[in-house]
Amino acid sequence: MSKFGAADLAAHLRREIIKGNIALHDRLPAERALADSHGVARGTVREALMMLEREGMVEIRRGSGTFVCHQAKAMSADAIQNATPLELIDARFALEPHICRLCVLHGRRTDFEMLENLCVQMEKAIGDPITFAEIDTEFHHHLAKITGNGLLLWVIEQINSVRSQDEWTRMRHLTLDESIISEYNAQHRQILNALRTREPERAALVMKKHLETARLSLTRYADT
Amino acid sequence: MSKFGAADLAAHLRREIIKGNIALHDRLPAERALADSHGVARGTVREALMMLEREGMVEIRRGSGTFVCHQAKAMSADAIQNATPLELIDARFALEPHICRLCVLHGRRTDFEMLENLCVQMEKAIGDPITFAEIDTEFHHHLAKITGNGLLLWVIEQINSVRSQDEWTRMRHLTLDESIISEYNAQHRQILNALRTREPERAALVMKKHLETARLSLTRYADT
DNA sequence: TGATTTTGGTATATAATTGGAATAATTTAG
DNA sequence: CTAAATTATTCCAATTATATACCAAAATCA
Repeated sequence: MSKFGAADLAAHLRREIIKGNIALHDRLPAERALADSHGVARGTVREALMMLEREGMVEIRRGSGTFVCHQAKAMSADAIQNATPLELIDARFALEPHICRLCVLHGRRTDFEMLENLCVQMEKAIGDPITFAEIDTEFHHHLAKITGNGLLLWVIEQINSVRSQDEWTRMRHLTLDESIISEYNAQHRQILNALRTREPERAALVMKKHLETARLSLTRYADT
Repeated sequence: MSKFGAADLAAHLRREIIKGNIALHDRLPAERALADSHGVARGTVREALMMLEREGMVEIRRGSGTFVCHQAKAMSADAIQNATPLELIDARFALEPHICRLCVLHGRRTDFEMLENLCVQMEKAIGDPITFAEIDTEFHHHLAKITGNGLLLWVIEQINSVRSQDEWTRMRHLTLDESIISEYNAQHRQILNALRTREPERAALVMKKHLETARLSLTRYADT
């Protein structure tokens, strides 16, 4: 290992603890072991550990060892379930435009035919906001599927499972009059066309506009 | 198994229980059996079990055995644990540029000072790829924190917890020579500057370049 | 039922491990 | 060069681990 001072070793251990590699109640290696494994003298290790103790990260017990007393905050399932509609739409703003770019790279003809099919169904569902919203969700979900990226698909599915999602879609039903549905349908078409003509940046741009439209109709409703 | 203390054995059992390998209402092996299988004295096993009992993880019944009283919550599917390094970097491409935009909106002076501090540490860590990679992870994590969007932060943390992340960072250590670290450091500076001057699109663009650099050094390594 | 086995509960003396502290030599930074 | 930090060494005190033996509650089985 490279050169370490006490402060650097303390920083290293602090990160390991915060990251969760060394969890609550875990015992750190003995001072002599740490000294050896980090190629450093025991006195340096002691100084680093005493720094961490002053910060409340660890508890040093004579004759026993050094123990972690820091709860690495594990964002619980509740934390994500309580996401606000605004957090949701920001997450979509991050993910979906890039998903469109990846769709251009990985999309096959059958994928686009599937999207085409969904577009047709949505166009038939003017005047039926509930059905429209269902197919709309499926459309966006399918985009994630097309990327072939299991991680992205998982993230999208997690976001779709958030509780306030229900509230959001309920609000959307109220905002979904025929003119807005028509606008959405037009945008879906534009997205699909951009995918078919293999224009990643245009697809991403149209998706951004699409999300912006959704955000506007949401905030407009929230203000009334 | 290697050398165990009571706290270490407790940590081991605690993880097995939380992970679900030992389910609710299961009976643990007898103290003498645990002692034998872990190459440890029975007194040590008893102390470990009593720790877990104080935490409410198990219930010790004299004459019967030790039983799990902890409901392991079914966590994320292994869909994310099997993500490939390429999927990981695509997910980052989706998330991090937009996170930069949001940082411009929500970042406060103290946030930028924290990032500044991390930049300084990274610049000091040239020649020490392991430390550099640690701080780099913290830098990107802090960006997500600045957005104030708990959902996005949760997504980033999930991505950072992916198994192959380890493999990826291990590969990165091999690709991180001083010139590449210098390039990363310069890009981090550019990102921070764009945040401070409140230029969302420039910040997003620099982040894209940063990720592109990372992807190149990764694929270049994978090809050799 | 009643005897046997298995299980946790307790005690104890000994050995091993761990952090605490002091010191002097050495290296590093200013 | 000086001053601070790091190293290397040594001994001490607190704690833990081990090994063993025996006790008590529960489960098992003839």
